[in-house]
Amino acid sequence: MSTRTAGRRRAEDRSSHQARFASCPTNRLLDRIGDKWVALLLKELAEGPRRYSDLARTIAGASQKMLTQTLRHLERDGLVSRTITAAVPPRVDYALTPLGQSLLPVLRTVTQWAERHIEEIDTAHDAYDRRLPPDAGSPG
Amino acid sequence: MSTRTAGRRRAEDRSSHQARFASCPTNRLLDRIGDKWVALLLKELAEGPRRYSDLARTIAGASQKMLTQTLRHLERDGLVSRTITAAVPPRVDYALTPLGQSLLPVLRTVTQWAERHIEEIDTAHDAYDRRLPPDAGSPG
DNA sequence: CCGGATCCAATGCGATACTG
DNA sequence: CAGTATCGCATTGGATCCGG
Repeated sequence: MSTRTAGRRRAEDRSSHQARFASCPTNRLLDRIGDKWVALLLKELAEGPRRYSDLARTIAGASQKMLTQTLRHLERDGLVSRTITAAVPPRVDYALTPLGQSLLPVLRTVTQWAERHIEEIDTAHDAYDRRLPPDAGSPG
Repeated sequence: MSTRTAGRRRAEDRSSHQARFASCPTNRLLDRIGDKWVALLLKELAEGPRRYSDLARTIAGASQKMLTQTLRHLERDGLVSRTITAAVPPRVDYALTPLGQSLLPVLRTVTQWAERHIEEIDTAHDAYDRRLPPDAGSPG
């Protein structure tokens, strides 16, 4: 005779789990490096410090907004440093911090796995998609 | 005197980069494991096959929709297998494929880095946030 | 040259209802 | 038990304009 429906109770469960979820280091990290431009940005900065305009050219796919926003997040996480040279014209250099550099091997691990197994994934996609339309197959 | 503005040209640059971005194995993988529930799901399946309802209980934070959707994505990627036992009551078991298992070490790498450096990140957050309100400091 | 502010479209995700 | 379908809200990402 609970006044809470199963759905309601489930929602309460969820809200309590959300906090744990958000505070899980792994999820926090994945949330960051899952950001659309983070991997590319780190990869570029891995080769050395870059000016903002350099990054804008190299990561040409990103809008100014996303570039700046992503850099801010990374800076806030202590992964990149931002150095302002107050001059005319203004100049801002970004570089990996030691913490950011320590993340590079992790990214390389991800990249290696991805490159080594991407074909298997594509094959799996192919197989999965082929058997989905049930009106075409089912040959006797 | 091009008829295209700089912004327009930039947009064209971007669209051509989008394809390369989307087809980059690393980004594809990050896009997948960056999905909100993928890490938790793989972690749970790492310990052995699980029924749908088991997963729903363990990953209590996820809605049915997200659970199913995420499992479908993982299945399509060939990372998990889905086994239907046509009986009453219906029963569906999910398990990691060999491909999925090969991904576990990668996830462990991510997790280890995250857990080892999460404090540095928190410290960085703290420092970053503390110096943002510029109206308080600047002591002479 | 660097980036903040704002408006807008696309998508992600959750709640709910319904099916086999 | 194990989904599928639809709706609505919140977030994400992009275009553009404006300021230091």
